[in-house]
Amino acid sequence: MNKRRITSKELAKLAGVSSATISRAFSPDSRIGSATRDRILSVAREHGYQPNAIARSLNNQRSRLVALVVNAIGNPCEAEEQQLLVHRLQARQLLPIILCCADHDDRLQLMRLASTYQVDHVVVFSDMVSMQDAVDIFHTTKPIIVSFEPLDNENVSNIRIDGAAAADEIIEKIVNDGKKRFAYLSGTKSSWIDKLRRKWFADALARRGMAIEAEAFGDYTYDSGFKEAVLLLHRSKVDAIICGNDVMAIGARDAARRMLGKNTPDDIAIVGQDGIAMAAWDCNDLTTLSLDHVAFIDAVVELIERHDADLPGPHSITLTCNARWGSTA
Amino acid sequence: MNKRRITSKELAKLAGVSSATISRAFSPDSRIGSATRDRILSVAREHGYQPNAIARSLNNQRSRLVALVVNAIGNPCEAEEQQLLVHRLQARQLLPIILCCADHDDRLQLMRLASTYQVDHVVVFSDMVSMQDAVDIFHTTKPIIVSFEPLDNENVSNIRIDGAAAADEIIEKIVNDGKKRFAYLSGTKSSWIDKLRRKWFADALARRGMAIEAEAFGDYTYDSGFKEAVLLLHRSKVDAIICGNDVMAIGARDAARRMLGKNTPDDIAIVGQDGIAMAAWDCNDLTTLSLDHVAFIDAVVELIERHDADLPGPHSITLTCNARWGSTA
DNA sequence: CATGATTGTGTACACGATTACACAAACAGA
DNA sequence: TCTGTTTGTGTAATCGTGTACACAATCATG
Repeated sequence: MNKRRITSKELAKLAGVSSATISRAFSPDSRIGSATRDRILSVAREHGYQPNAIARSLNNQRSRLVALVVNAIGNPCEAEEQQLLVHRLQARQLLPIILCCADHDDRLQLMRLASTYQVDHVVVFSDMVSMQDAVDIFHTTKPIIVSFEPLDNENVSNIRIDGAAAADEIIEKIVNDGKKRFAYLSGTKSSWIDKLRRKWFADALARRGMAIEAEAFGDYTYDSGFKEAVLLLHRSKVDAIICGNDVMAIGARDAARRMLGKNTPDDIAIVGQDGIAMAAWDCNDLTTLSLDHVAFIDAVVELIERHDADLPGPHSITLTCNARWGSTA
Repeated sequence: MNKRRITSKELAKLAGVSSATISRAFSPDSRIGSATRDRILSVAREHGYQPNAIARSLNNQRSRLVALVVNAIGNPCEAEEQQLLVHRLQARQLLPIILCCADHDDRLQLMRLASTYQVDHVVVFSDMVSMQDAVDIFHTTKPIIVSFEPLDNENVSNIRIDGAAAADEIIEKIVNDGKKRFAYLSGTKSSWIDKLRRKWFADALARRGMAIEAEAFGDYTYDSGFKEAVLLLHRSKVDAIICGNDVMAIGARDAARRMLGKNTPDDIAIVGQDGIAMAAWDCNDLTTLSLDHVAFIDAVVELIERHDADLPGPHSITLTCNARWGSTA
């Protein structure tokens, strides 16, 4: 039952050819008689033979593995994009290796581990890993690194996100509704992308002679959104909270309603960011700064394909966000 | 910049030893002088050398890769467990390859692709893939297959889930609350695990001389829960809906409230399954048949470790579910 | 000091594929 | 028929490790 996998040499003997010919039968553009190929493929099917990808990778210098560096799998804000990307990679016969970043030491060690597998590409979705670390770890091999944080390095490609206009629209509406005092609830203290997002809203407020009056830091989870919103609303009289992502926004909405009896959008305006599916659920109906997930993953895949085929081209793609209106602001 | 990765032979020259000694310096239990090892490790660090895992796998017949077969990444019911498992694998220097099952053709081809990478273990969380298919594809290599669906095969290990007692508790309470007519909203039409879950509740009802009166089939998503609940409530007068998972239960709750003006738990009782974190959020507060995620993943990891170390032992672990009470039933 | 065990290192091969090169057979064109 | 090209296949080297085996040096023991 636990039979060993058959090798190309063994199959060669069975088919009465050399192992080189076996290899040729499996590579589409190689010189081989069509009768021979058919015979080999049929014998291969019969014995369940498939070329060993590990051996091929060693020879090819090409593993067809992609490292996917993410914060968490469970967090819905990333999950939809992860899901989409995994599908697209698989359709291209690329296998994703998931690297989940928990705490700081892990992260680097994990990336080093993955780098020993000679991954062809690296996609960094996590904002908890510095691009410089990633480049240092992967620079000896050829992977491209796709991420938000720009870095001037020939191996790094970027997806740039522009949410300034959408943030302006959202602020416009909230201000028109009579809200005056804004708080910003960040997802992390130190991440590059979080600072960028905050700036969009801060600029939109500045344009109207206003500013972010209160600030708090969570960790992108519902619980942190809930807890920080409670503290925030107790220590300052804000009537609008912009949150670092949708999940925290839902937590903040629940906290306002449950702990302070404040309802959206009359007593308080709450805005999320990401535009996850859950934000549109009837029970949430969140106003959020949304990024088109399909367009985003299209861009990532395009950068990867460009690199895979050694095509030159710009190393940066810019996407713009949209406001998605719900009943919370 | 795009420097090639250094090989053991090159490092050997730099350190003035043979490449075999390099290899020994990196395997903890091999005969090597400690002075030599220290010198090699220091030179290695200096030049950024790390053994090539692909070459090692080829030689070892051991890839340290684990195929993780899942339905979807975005679906929260699996995501928490996926997250936990990935962490635990990484702590053991095992790298997970994610296989996402979209439609059926993909699935088999995807598993075949992964099998060419000589994965050491296979974990099947997806209920959309038949265990027999998995065994057929991976039987030539040595992976163990961990999953719910039992299959009498020496290569398959199982996690058995027992929710009968908890389902009984939940039904007990709902019946005591005066509810009389139960519907079951399945997650899929054909999955093994879904049938099992349905049976727990059907048996609990039968013990009280009752039965499932209406039935519908969704696909584990919020939208399907919402839509099917609307149809269900229009075509039959049920006052309790047991759902295949928590996400559908939230959808069903929203549908009842929004489309029919029925509130939980007075007008209708709604029960989920899985016990995901989101179910406990203040805005959801779902009553659900919950499985301890940590215990579940502990069990999966134990089966994998047992197999990794070639230890004998039972190929099956049974876990029992608990009722988690919320305000929806 | 003689002998046997232990330690440390190098040599050579295996892992399973791909591919440059060589070469025979078939075929084309004069 | 002779020459030159094309086609199909085998031989052998390669990718970067790990390890069985051999062997010299060191150590323990009487």
